[in-house]
Amino acid sequence: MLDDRKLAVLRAIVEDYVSTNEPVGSKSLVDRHNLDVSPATIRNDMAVLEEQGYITQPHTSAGRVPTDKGYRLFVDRLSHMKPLSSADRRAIQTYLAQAYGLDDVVMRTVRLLAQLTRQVAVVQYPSLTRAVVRHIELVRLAPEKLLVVLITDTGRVEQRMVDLPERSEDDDIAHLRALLNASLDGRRLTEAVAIVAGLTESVPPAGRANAAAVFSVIMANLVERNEERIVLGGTANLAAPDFSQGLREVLQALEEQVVLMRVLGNASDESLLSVMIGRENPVEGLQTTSLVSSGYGSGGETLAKLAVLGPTRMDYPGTMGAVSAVARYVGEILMES
Amino acid sequence: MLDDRKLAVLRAIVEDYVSTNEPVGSKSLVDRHNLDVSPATIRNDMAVLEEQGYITQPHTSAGRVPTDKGYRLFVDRLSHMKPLSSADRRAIQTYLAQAYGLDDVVMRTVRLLAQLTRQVAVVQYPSLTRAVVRHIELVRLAPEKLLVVLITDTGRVEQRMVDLPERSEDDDIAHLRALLNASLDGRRLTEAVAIVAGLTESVPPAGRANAAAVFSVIMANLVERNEERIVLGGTANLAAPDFSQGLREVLQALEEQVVLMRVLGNASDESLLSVMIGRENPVEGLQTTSLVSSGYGSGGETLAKLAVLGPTRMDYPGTMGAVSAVARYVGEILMES
DNA sequence: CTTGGCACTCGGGAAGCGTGAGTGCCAGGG
DNA sequence: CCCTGGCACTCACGCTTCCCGAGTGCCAAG
Repeated sequence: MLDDRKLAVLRAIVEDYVSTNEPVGSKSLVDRHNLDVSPATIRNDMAVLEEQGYITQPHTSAGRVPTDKGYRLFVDRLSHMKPLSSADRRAIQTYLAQAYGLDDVVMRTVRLLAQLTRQVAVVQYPSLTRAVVRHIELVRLAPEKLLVVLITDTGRVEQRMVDLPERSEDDDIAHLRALLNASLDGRRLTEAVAIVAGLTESVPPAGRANAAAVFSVIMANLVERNEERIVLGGTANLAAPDFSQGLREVLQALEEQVVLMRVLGNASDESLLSVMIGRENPVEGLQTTSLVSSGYGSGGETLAKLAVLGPTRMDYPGTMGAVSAVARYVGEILMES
Repeated sequence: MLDDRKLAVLRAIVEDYVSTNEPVGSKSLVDRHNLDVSPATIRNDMAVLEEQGYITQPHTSAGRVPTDKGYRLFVDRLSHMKPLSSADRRAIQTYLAQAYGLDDVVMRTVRLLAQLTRQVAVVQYPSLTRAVVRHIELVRLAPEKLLVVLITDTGRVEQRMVDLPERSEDDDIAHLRALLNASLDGRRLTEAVAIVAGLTESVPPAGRANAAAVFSVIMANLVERNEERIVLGGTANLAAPDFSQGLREVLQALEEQVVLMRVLGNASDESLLSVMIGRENPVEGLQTTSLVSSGYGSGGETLAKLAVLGPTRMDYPGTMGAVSAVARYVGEILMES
């Protein structure tokens, strides 16, 4: 249905439009790429491409512009991820290697992505659901006030204050601590919820009220905290005149962490690099943008996702290369630490 | 030098310009405000005001626009903070009261400020410097890996992983924990630094290497962490056509937390409400904006600052009212918890 | 000091014009 | 059947021109 040349034409149109930001016409196409046919031929091809919905003209007698569908085809079949220069790679590695602590890793990752792509970077904190409990610490701050600290193997630390229903002694707390650690150490958070739920019975009736309070906090922390945090960077790149259009909507969508989470969730299954183009995005405010996302994680597991958001008219091969490289290196760093 | 009527004229100009976003002329001034003099008189006054640098005309034969100096006078002498409606107050209180934990308080505060003022909200996390150490917990994750958790009376929890130079036993760590808590509990963080520095000697030589590692991490956390975190909200309000001008610069400046910190630091001394107008701002990218800031804190102490950033052409009385009210309520919430 | 009158200025919108890039279609040639 | 050159057609965009009206400064009189 679309012969090789028509595909080549589409590819050329996307490339030119991305680099010039102006509708591209038949003549300039033949000039810039060495398709050895005449402009007229190209025009015929373009007519077909337009009929099929891959390109469109902003107004009669202007050049053509790719549609979302056009970009989609381009991404799927006409382009390959462009690997980063080795200089870039080294820079990424050393910059990430200097990170100290999970927060720092995430922050550096965001900066890297934003800088490499000159677009908006989105990084999700590693998810807890696959993480494993490494330690639980209870700190008695006052007879009726307790601090619960939960540490996972991903280096994440969650803490929460608990008001106890009854006065407590150091010994009670020590017992509770021992019980919790014995039961939970090395377990996945998902399993841990079930375990904690069944734990109340192993507590002597005397301390049961306090224990229940602690348990419920722990469970809340484990489950509810699945709504993870997201970090943004490079927002300033939105101001590039590229898409002043809909800027407000985009900024608004970006501020809604919940919305962003959902989008990322929809985006790619697991660790594959995935691209969401324009109207493919379920969030209205983001339908003028494209999102290149990838999972990342340590070992074989995908802990969370990161992404780059830019105008539909974006350098897909380059962005994909950057996202994929950064995802890989972050994974490595996480594994080491 | 400036009689009452001239001041009234300046006030009127500011008010009109803020609400219409168009240069204001002599005629419309007399119409909208009931100054019972003729336009010609106003023109004379305006000429004087312009000569003194309080207003300016974008081009000949356009109305006048306030200068930074004009806004400054307006804020200092011509306007009063406009208190919030009691409905707004109640809304703030209930919304903040639902907050759970420091993070949540800060997040809600940011949202409130952004929504109330329809501008960009900036909230600094409560500073540690005045806080008091409540507890230090050491968690032994592995023979050579330790987690240090520092808890302050403001409910803040700082944690950090430490790689120990030597293998450790549970007992060693317990001793260290006891020592630290005995020395630091109830001390201000600022004092604590000095104390920890002198603590190495009280450790038996055997464990000294490990202790030193822990101490240095604690000190680093206390001192260095003075560079606090900042949370932003309402960035989408920047897209309001008001000041598309310099948007990029503003976004850029906002992303640089360090820069923002410095600005907030310069801004107000202590808990007073303070306003920084246009070029008064040391950061170049923010010289088209004004910043209304206030300290907030629990008890008598100022723990940190919060602010609202908007175009120079902003509703100062309203913004000041909102900032001041939110600051007060956040303080109260912090005190309770 | 205020006021009405008056001439002047000039930004900005409306209208008109020309240009050129780009198109679709067609008829002829490999 | 597909490619090609030719040709007439279409518009967005940039340019000028023009006009209008809001707003000004100045001045002389009250």
